[in-house]
This record gives sequence, C-alpha cells and structure tokens, in this order.
Amino acid sequence: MELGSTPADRPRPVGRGPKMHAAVLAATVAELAEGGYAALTVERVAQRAGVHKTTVYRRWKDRAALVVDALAEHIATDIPMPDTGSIGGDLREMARSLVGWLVSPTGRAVEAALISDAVRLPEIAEARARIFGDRFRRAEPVVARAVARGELPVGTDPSAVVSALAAPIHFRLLVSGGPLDDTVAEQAARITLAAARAGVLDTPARVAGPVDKG
Amino acid sequence: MELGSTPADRPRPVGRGPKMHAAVLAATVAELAEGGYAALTVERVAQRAGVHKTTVYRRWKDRAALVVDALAEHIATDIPMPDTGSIGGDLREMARSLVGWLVSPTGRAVEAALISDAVRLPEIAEARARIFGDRFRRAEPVVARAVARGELPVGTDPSAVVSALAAPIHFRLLVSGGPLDDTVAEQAARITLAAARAGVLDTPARVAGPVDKG
Amino acid sequence: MELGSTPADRPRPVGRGPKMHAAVLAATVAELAEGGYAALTVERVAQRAGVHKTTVYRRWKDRAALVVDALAEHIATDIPMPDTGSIGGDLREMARSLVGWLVSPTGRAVEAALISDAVRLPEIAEARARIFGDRFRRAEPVVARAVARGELPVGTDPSAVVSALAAPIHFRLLVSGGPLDDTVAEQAARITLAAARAGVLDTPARVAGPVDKG
Amino acid sequence: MELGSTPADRPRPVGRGPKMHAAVLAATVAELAEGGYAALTVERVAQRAGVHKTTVYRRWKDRAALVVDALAEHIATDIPMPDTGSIGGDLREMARSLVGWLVSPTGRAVEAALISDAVRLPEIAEARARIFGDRFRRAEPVVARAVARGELPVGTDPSAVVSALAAPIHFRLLVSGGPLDDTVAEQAARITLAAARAGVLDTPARVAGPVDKG
DNA sequence: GACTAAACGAGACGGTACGTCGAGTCTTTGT
DNA sequence: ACAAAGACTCGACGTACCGTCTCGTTTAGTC
Repeated sequence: MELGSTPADRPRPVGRGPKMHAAVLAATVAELAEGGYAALTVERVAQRAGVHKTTVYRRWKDRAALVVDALAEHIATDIPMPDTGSIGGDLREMARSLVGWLVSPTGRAVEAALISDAVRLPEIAEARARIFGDRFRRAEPVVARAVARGELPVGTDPSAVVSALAAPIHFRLLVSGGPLDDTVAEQAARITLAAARAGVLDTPARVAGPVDKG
Repeated sequence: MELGSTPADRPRPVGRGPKMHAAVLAATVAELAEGGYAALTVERVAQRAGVHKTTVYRRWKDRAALVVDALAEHIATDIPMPDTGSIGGDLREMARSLVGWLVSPTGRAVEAALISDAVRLPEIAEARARIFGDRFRRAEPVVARAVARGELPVGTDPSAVVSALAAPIHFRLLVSGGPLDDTVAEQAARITLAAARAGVLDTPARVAGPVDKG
Repeated sequence: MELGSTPADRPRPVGRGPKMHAAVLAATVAELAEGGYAALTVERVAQRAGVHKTTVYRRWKDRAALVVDALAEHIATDIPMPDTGSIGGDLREMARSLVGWLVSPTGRAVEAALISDAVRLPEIAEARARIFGDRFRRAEPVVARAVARGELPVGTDPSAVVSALAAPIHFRLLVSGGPLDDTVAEQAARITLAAARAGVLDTPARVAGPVDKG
Repeated sequence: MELGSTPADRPRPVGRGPKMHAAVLAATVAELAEGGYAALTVERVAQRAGVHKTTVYRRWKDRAALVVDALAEHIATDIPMPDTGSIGGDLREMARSLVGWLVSPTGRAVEAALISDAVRLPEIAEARARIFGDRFRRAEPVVARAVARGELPVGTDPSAVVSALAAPIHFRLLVSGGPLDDTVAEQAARITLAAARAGVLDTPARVAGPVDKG
C-alpha cells in the first residue's frame, strides 16, 4: 500500500518514465478520494502529479483507463486472512479488517470508485470480479480449518461465507449509509456465524458472480 | 408507478404542466436505465420527453435535482409486505419482491442511480435514507407477528432484519456482480432467518444509519 | 402611424387601457435612459410599469415597436423656435435648446436610441426622418426672417441651416464623445452663421435624407 | 488592411493560430457589416471563420472583446491626408476620403459599430477616442500649411477644422440618414472653409473631447 | 562525451454538455 | 368573453472538460 510513497510526491520537475507513472496513479487515487470518479479531471490529476495533461493521455487511453489502472494498483493489497483459532474470532477479525480498509481514505476511494459510475466500464467490472474472486479464494483455508475443528458443518462454502460477511458491511457503506465502525463488523460476523452454523452457507452455487468456479 | 400523481401532486406551484412533468421524469428514468447517471444528458431527457431543454431547467435547478425527483417519484412504489403465516415465508416473499424490483428496468435504474456518482448529491443521500427508513418501518409488523407467533426471539429488531435481508441481495447487485435471481433471494432469506433465530438481530442500535428510528 | 395618439385612440377605452399604455411607454423611456436599447428588456419594462409581459405584447408587436412608440411619444417635445431679432441670437438659442434637450436624461435616452442598434429598425429610421423633417420645417420662419432682415443671402436653405447647426452638436455627442455644453452650442452657432453668410447653405438638395423633397 | 499584422502582431501570447485569428476578425467585421452589433452571433462568426465557438472564446473574453478587437484591426486604415496646394482642395479631398471610407462595406460596419450599442463598452469608447485623436493629429500639417499660405487665419485649430469637416458627414450618416455622396463631402468642405476663414475655428478648447491634445 | 530518438512540456483546437437569459407564442384560468 | 398569469419554444450566451494534434525541448540510451 505505497500511497504517498514514491519520493516523487509534489510538483517536482519529474524526470522520466516510472516516477511519473507512479505519481500520476497516486494523484488519481487522491482525486478519487476527494471527489469521486465523476469529479475526477484529467487535468487536475496531471497537475497534482506535476505532469502535463498530454503526458497522461500518452500512457492511458482515457480517463477510464487511468482510473482502472490506479485502482488495480491499490487493490492488490488485500485483507490478510487471520487464524485466531476459532471461526468466530476469524470472522470478527476479517470483518474488522474489511471495515478498516473501507474506512481508510484510500479504501473508501477505491471501493467507491468500483461501485460508482465507473461500473459502466467493462474493465472496472472485470477488476471487481477479479478482486472478489481473489478474496473468496483466500478465505478457503479459514473455512476449511473451521470445518476441520468441527465448528462449521461439512460442505460449508467459503465463497458463501465471505459473501455473507462482506454483505452487511458493504450494505452499510453503500446503501443504508450509516457510520462504518466495529459494531457493524461484529454484527456481520455474528450474522455470518449464525448462518454458517445453521448450515445455510453450503451453497456451492456461483456466488462469485461472473467468475466461473468450475 | 404514478401513485400520488396527477391533480395536486406536490407542494410545487406547477399550475400548467403535469403531463410535461410526468413525461420528463419518465424520460429521466429511462435515460438513467440506459446509460446511468453520468451519461444522462438534460438535452436528451428533454428531447425524449418532447420538451425543450429550458423547460426542464425551469422546474429543476440541476441535472441532480431532476434525477432526485425522478427517483423519488419511482421510489414510492415499495415492496409490499407479505403475511404468509410464517416468518420464513414472509422473509422469502420480501426477498423475492426486492429482487423482482431490482431486476425490473426501472428498479435497476433507480437503485443504480442511488448508488452511483449521484451519491455525492446530498439530496440523493437524504432520499436514500428516507427510502430505507420507510422500508424498515414497514417491516415492523412482519417481525412483530413472528415474535408473537414465537418464531423469533423477543427483542428482535425489525431494522436489523430488513438490513440482513437486503444486504446479500444488494451485495450481489452492486459488489460481487453476479446474476440476481430467486436463488439469491432464498439464500438471503435463509441467512436472515438463521441469524434472527440465533438472536443476533436484536441490536437496538441504529442499524439503519442516519434514519431516525423513533 | 397613429402610434402616440393618447386620448381617444381606440373605439373602446376598455379596462385600464390608457393608463397602462402611458405607464408602459414611460417605463420604456426610463429603461432606455438607464441601459440603452440593447439592455432593454420587455420583462423589465413590464414589471416597471406594473403590468404583465403578455399585456405589453398584446399592444405592441415586439420590442422594436414598443421603443418606436415610446420614442415617438417623447419626441413631440421639440425645440422651440426662437425669435431674438437677429439670426445670430436665433441660432445660438436653437443650439442651446438642442443641447439642453440632449443632455436631459430623456433627451439623451431618446437620441441615443434613435442612433443605436435600433437604427436597423425601419420604423426607427422613418421616425428619425420624420423628426428631422419636422425640425427643418419649423426652422423655415427663422431663416426667412433672417433673409428678410438682410442678414443672410437670399436662397439660404432652412434645412441646410438646421443641419449645419445640429451636426457639430451630434458629432460631439455621438462621435467624438466629449462633454456637451454651451461652448459646443456656441461653436455650432458660429460655424453655421459663418457658413450661411458665406452663402454655402443655399443647397436646395435633399438634406432631409430619404424623404423626397421633390 | 493588415498594417502591423502577421508576425508579432500584438503583445498577445498567440503562439499557434495567427491565421485563425485573422479569419475570425475578418468574419467578425463581415457579420458586423451584415447585421450590426446586435445581430452578431459568436457562433456564426466562428462558423464563418471555419473555427469552433470555443476557440473564439478561448482568445476573446466576450462578444464585446471580439468586436473591439476586430474594429481595432480595421481602424488602422486611416484617411490619407492630402496636399493639393490649397486648403479648399485639401478639405474637399479629406471629406471625400472620409465619405469613401464610410460608404465602403467595412467602413460602414466599423463606423456603425463604433456608434451603436457597442458604445456602452468602455473599450469601444476608448478606441473611438483614440481614432479621432489620431485623425486630429494627422490633420495638423494640412492646417499649418494653409495658415502658412495665408489662406486661414493664424491660430486656426486643426482639431476644430477636422471636427467641423467630419460633423456634417457623420450627421448625414448617423442622424439625418440620407445618401452619403460627394455632394455631402463638398458641402462639408464648403462649410468648414467658410467657418475657418471667418476665424471661428480657432477654439483652443478641447473640441476633440476626452482626447489629449498635448 | 556527443548524437539521435523517444518522451515530455506546452497549449491550441474541435467537440459535447452545462446552466442562464431573453424574445415571442400559446394555453389556462379567473372574473 | 376577454385579459392577466405564466408555461413553453427557441436561440444564443459564456463555461468546463474531454481527447487530439502539433510543435519545441529535454533527457536517456547508444556509439
């Protein structure tokens, strides 16, 4: 998560290629965080990165491509998967991590952009699917351990678990619109735990959306 | 969709053009459905409504105000609250209704607009809060009946139930991006039922976000 | 051109017709004085006259007609023709009268409107021609007396005299743009007198513009 | 008409489009000639110049600024000052030149714009003052020669002479509205000559208005 | 260490849409 | 029945960005 990272932060006479690249992407995320996708102006991004507009257009086809790229850069960083010893603890930890990411300026910006009008961009949709596919995959060991410990019924689907966990948090963030805090995280964990124990998260169905799970 | 419409619609000094008014709002929703908020052009809306651009601007301050109004108009249509005799049936029914609404062209457009870049508009935020407040409120009898029947623990919070029910559905629609069908609805109902029975939906806290729960 | 015939203009003095008529014309002149023809707005005129825009449009075809009428109303006030006993005194007096009229708010407005973009209006051109034709005609006795007194050569053309007198004053007002005071008036009178005495103002040619003099 | 034109025209950071610049100004004058200032549309000017509207607005703040600039460009062309050997001939020549300029399409447009509603623009007023100041200044040698030849009284003011000469011509053009031909020019010359000989054009006063006479 | 080729700075340009203002016309309503 | 109120169409205004283009001017990689 190298946000304000590369020492080329300010309108400095940017030397050459890679520094510029990083500076522009950082500026893009920053702008995204401040005003969202709609308010993002290539000219402002360029200025913020200490670079000329045409230089940006030289590397990225258009505003969309720029945003996609900037998002992809910052999305790689994913939520670390915990191992507290109990599925309850693990779920709570995962929920908190997710909330923590979502309330960070960058996280907020990225997530908002992933949902906003940028949704219309096919690349964004793809990126989104990729991200969640990844998250689902990484949750598998957590669920597997819980099943092994006998905490969850055999056949519990990791994807369904992650979905159930993430859903209330995103719902709060994007739809109902209230504050996003640990209370929400814990509630999400409790709901997921109850559902998993009740055996309703065994759906092997395509939860991951358009991503084929085979 | 024209609930409280034609004669004395709103405290707006309309006077002359109720037809125009309706036509413009319909055109707005149509455009919203086709291209989303970002691609919505006042001129195109006007043209589609068979009206001149300035006429639109006479009544609505902004593109934003226009969208807000159009959305508000079509939001009135709410999900009917069922009474099947069991909370399981009621939840399934509510989930199906919500899915039905969200997959309808209008519903899809409205809900998408409510989340997209239009989120930045304070009025949209307000409208969103109002809508969900309404939904929460209308769910109260359903939960109350279930509690009375002994299906759910005393103290179960209707808001929490609705949130839990709506969350997976919206998550699918907005985040994970897969197809929205009855499978999703039933999964949501099952999760909610499990959580409610487990007594984790008794949070008296403001789950509905900024909405007053009185 | 029965434009400014105030009292018994129409067969039926319906409603508060005549008062409105006068109020609107007055408002028009006032607006003309404040911002010129270009800045004159029918709506503002109407508002100033305490009348609705459509009421104005009912009586006057368009902005042009309104201005023409308003001007005609105030043009009636013409320069009184003096009789001081000498042509020098008469000319000086006429010049001073003209200057006095032109520096008055109304006079300034009227004259400016007659010249400004309103020039493109044929009716304005006509009105202008009529006005000057009138002034020329009314100057005839003055010149005739001077000739009779032997002050001016026989054959001196009254039109030419008035033109010569008015020209430097209007030139100052409209073209060179300096202050308009008695100095200008006297200079105009002196020039005219010198020219008339030298016999160069005997041109019987069409000085009155597009008006055919035979 | 392109006196001090193409290469380093004005202290304007033009940079790229001198052709465009000239084309737009030419189009502006043409439009001015056809419909006057009031009817001048930026869009039409742009189209006529084969340029986009926004390009025009990039260089000129306003419709007003555009007109001012266009006028300034075409004003440089001034009336050549004659030297026929006699003041009578010189005056006649000057009057004819002025008439010639005023009846030319461009001259007519420029002069009309200088007087019309554009008068409200301060820059236009300035430009006007500058133009006439220039004309007055350039007339000085003509008068000086006439005085040297003994044709005119010592102390005759060149500004007053030019004013006296130009006044009847402009009066005809702008006020009385008749045809503008050599008859008018000759009449103006005769009047001016008579007045100058009579010694009434010795006013040392500021006849040129706000123009500094040094 | 000089030289060439790509990358960059600078900014004009055509375009699309915005939101505003005013002119005139047309329709509804009150009396 | 008619005139006041005001809604509507139309056309232009001046603004903000978008994405493209063409110029120099650097700067990096090669010889």
